[in-house]
Amino acid sequence: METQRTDSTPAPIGLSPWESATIEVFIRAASLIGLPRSVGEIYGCLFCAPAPQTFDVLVARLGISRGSVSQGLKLLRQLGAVEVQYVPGSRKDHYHPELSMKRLVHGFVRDQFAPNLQSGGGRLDAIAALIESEADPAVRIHAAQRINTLRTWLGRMQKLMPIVMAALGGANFFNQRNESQSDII
Amino acid sequence: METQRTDSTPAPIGLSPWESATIEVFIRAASLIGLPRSVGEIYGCLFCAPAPQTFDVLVARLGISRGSVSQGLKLLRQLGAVEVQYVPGSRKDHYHPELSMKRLVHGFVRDQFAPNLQSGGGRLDAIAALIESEADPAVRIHAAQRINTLRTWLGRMQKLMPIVMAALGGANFFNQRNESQSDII
DNA sequence: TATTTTGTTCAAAAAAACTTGAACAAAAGT
DNA sequence: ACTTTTGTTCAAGTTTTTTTGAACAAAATA
Repeated sequence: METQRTDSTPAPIGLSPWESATIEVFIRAASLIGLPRSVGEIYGCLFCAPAPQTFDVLVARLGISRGSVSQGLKLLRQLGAVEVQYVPGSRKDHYHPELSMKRLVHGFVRDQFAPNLQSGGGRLDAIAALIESEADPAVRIHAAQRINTLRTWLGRMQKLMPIVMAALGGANFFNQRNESQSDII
Repeated sequence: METQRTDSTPAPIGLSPWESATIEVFIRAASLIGLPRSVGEIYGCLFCAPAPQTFDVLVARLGISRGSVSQGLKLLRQLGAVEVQYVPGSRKDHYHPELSMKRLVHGFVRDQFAPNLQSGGGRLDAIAALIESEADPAVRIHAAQRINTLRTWLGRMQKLMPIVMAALGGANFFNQRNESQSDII
């Protein structure tokens, strides 16, 4: 006999106008921060949905390939922008969107931004070393000034991150994923 | 008789190691914020130079096309990241880099970021209108909640900009280009 | 164990972004 | 007025990024 597996709601296949418009907003936002269109579509679709959605539903409703959905969800999971939710009676994964802006920003900065700042210090040190090998002392002095400017800029960026997070609810940056699990949206 | 036009310094044609390394840093930074490689190269080259450089020098030293340099400088001028400097005895334009981080960030946010936030409010209103046309009241309520969340997020982003600028020296956002001309780097 | 369901991977195709260079303008020199 | 210098524009070429879909794995079911 067939086990009953009425997988969630009847799943409306088409996107309603407000959903399309909202997804467009997320597509724009994604491209603004350098993420592919499909990632914006996927998050947007989950954001609009009243309940966790499955892989299949995303493929069907957005009309994009399985490959794109798989990769998009992978990235969104890494960023902490979506989470898998266990749903009794179904063995498909169900995805629901992170709705806390603070956590969304935190994940993005942690994965896509902070690493560059981290490595920046090392690179500046390397440049400083190269400057030592300069023949002309006048050039050496000028170059050293420039690198100091870059050091200042880097330091400010690093100080900025915590300020941004604080403005969004308060968090600890550059420290591993251990934020207090508040429910602030 | 020929007018004397010894155009600035002897202009070293190759890039020294520290210059190459520094330009690489700017290439990375550019791509991080969604700007083309050539823009990073151009700004980086100007940043390293001890004096304003001409169009030709940039083409020659970076080994990129005139088209790229022209377009890159155009964008950098719009962003306020480079300025043209008149140099007596030469009718070429001489470019020098903006060295104030505050002004660099301000220009970038003004041109590449703020416009999106500005238009965001209108788009959310449009979505809210679409939601009115929803048949199911339960869907309408849920959709309205989501749009409210987006409104909250948008409002926070708008409040964030002034905070970021303040952390970099203090400035007035969303108001036209009228910052006080301090020399803070 | 064989089969179905569910999801991932990755090479190739498609799309988007960037760069090039030749033709074009604008302004200065002769 | 003609020529040279200086810089811009834009269609075509190149490179990079994104998407696709078929082959592959993993786990549950029969």
